Amino acid sequence: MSKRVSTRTEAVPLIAEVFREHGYEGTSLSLITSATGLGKGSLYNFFPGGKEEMATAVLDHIEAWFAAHIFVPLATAKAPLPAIDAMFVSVEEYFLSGRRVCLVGAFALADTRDQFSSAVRTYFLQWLDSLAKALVRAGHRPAQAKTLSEEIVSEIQGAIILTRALEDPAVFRRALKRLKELTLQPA
Amino acid sequence: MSKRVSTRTEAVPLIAEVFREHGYEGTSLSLITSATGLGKGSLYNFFPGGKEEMATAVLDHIEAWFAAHIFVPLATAKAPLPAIDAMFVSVEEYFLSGRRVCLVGAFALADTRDQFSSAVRTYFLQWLDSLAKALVRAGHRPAQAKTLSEEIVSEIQGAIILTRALEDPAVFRRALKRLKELTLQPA
DNA sequence: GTCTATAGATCGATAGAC
DNA sequence: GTCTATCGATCTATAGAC
Repeated sequence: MSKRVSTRTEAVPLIAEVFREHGYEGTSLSLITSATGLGKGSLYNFFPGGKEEMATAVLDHIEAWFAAHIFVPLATAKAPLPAIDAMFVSVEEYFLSGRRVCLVGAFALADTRDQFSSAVRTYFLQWLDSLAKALVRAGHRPAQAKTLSEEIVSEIQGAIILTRALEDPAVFRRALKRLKELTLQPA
Repeated sequence: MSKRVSTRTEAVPLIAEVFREHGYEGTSLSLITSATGLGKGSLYNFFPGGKEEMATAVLDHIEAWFAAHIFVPLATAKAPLPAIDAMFVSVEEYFLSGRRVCLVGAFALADTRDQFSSAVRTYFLQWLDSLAKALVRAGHRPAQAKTLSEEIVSEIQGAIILTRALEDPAVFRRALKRLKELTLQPA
């Protein structure tokens, strides 16, 4: 288990995986120690705020990753369709075809939503907004782009749930294929 | 908080709400005591297996409700379209327009999935299967009905996440409206 | 059958040695 | 800066009074 990291930066992705697997309440410092090789001394040195600060750092890290790889390209790329395609590729890889939980979505379901509501809200608003912008540039009407982006983000989240429930990544891949086709049909 | 119930049957729906709000790991017996008015003596009298048996009882109760109100009507009603419409009405009411968590979906995301994988899997398989059957009777081709049922169940789950993340039940209602329209267009 | 008291374990967090 | 030891709180579960 111990990957024996020695910096805060290296620790964050490993801690993220623990939160993804066990949820916020189910994650204990001993699990984090097992995953990182860091004792409590080091953990509280890196994260003086304890478990809550670890979760905040993880959410920040996730949002930064999505911003760099998905949100910004969607919102700014000159060619919208390749950016949308790249989003689907990134999503499939990032979520391991639906086997890997979206931590932000999981936090939205749990009561931790109240604690981290701002980060959860921002993540999804950025995704919806950047995707809608790309869809508009791809020829969709603004109202339709808004609806379509909601449909896409929703179904990605739901497909993760269904994929894990049935333990069948094909569910996730079929969902992405359907959604991708929807983006190609401006009305 | 205390609703002062006095039987196992009355307690199960109240316990279900605690699990929905706090998740499996986040639910403590003291929270359940607060919600039901039952002390630990009564709780262990009704559920000798403790917290795990409470969760199992809740999952059984949920599955029975969905079977009676949604799965069986979908699979057996002579007129499929009214049954599908009734499903959307039931879903909107049951999940309080997306404000109320689907406990089975939440369990599919958490590591409790392993513990309750059979119940989680059965719930979603029944939903997918009964809905696909209704769609076939409504004129969809079998393969299309399977895909469409996956899309509908997935997006209902995802819409709950997005609704809670944005704290906007309109997201859920828009999703249901979109999905309902999809069922009316046999190709 | 339901209560209180409590066991035994684990939680998050802190203190102090080094 | 990282360790071990430990605190106080809380957890699930049990025991025994009534």
